[in-house]
Amino acid sequence: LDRVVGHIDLDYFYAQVEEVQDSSIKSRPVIVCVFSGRSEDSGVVSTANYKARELGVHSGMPISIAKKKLLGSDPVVIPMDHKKYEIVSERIMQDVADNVDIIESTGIDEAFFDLTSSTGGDYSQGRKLAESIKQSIMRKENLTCSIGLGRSKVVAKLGSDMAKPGGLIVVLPESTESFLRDLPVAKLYGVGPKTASSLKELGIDTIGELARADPQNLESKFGRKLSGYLVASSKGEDDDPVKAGSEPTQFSRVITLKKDTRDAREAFSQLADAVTSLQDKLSSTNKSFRTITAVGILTDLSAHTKSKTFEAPVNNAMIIGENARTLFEDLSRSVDKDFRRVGIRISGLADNIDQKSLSEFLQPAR
DNA sequence: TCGCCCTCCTC
DNA sequence: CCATGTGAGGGCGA
Repeated sequence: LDRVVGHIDLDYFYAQVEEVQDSSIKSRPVIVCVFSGRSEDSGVVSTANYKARELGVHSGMPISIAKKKLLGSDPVVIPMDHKKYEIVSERIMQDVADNVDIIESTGIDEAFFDLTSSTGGDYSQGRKLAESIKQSIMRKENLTCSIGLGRSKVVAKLGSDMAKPGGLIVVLPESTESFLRDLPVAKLYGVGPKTASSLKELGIDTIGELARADPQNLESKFGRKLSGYLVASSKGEDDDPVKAGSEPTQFSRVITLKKDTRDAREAFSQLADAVTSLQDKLSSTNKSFRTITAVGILTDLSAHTKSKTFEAPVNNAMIIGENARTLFEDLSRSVDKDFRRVGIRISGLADNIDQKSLSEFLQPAR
């Protein structure tokens, strides 16, 4: 039985949410921006609507450059409001979840889903379900999305990518090979610029060429995990299942400093809100952590870290602050350039064994 | 296993 | 001074 795996992607999500909440801006270029605060327009474009994209603006572009490109075209510049998009996203994902067998959220604007058992492996039924999901989101939220359907996650993801914006692409299992064959390897999920350029050195440009490559050769170059993934996914055969409800493994906060500095105390003092925010996150999710890491991004944008692991999970609010301070002092001594950005990461997350759950464990509710 | 680094993902 | 913020995962030396 072939799996029926879907991938849904909400189109230019943040900017589209803004368009829905103020339809008067729809005809204009819209960019949703992350302002870093170090100068008037420092920061990057997070999302651009298609009007802005036509004028050469894309995600990750510095705001000042985007503004130059949009000069004279009456642009709408909106600071990012993550909470707002989260609320819309949660409503939509709940709606999708109600219409599929399993859903695996992979970001605020995208998710994998599985329709194998509800369709019995019938792709024409899968197509109908995907269409009704799209219609439901349009009806309830006035938002467009793109969906890909295929026999594996890799195929579904490629499908939703090619369907953008607003489309649906169904790749039948028997069409998988011809669908993948001529696509560039860089289109594969997990293949970024570095891996693509390594593959190019081996003379591998397309997914079809990757499928014909010598697995031994790939393993020596990319390691066991990545090569295994590359071989399987090049044939559209990755067997990674759609997994519901996965737990987070780390939380982090990164800020851009007002001014570059190598002074640990100065860096740490600007991190006060980040520390508080991490503590809030820990308590609201009822988690503990074992490892805390200080992260520094230097003026040359290189990243450096120092970390400390505790023997047992901790969640004491003060522990984050005290250890972060020490780690930053350590980090600042080990680097040879100023910090541009600094951050704190906590990982090795575990659920709190609090009094309530402990008593439930000792004396299960009847 | 830890500490650190690298690569990648999305907007 | 153009270059954000969050999270996942793997490799590798010690």
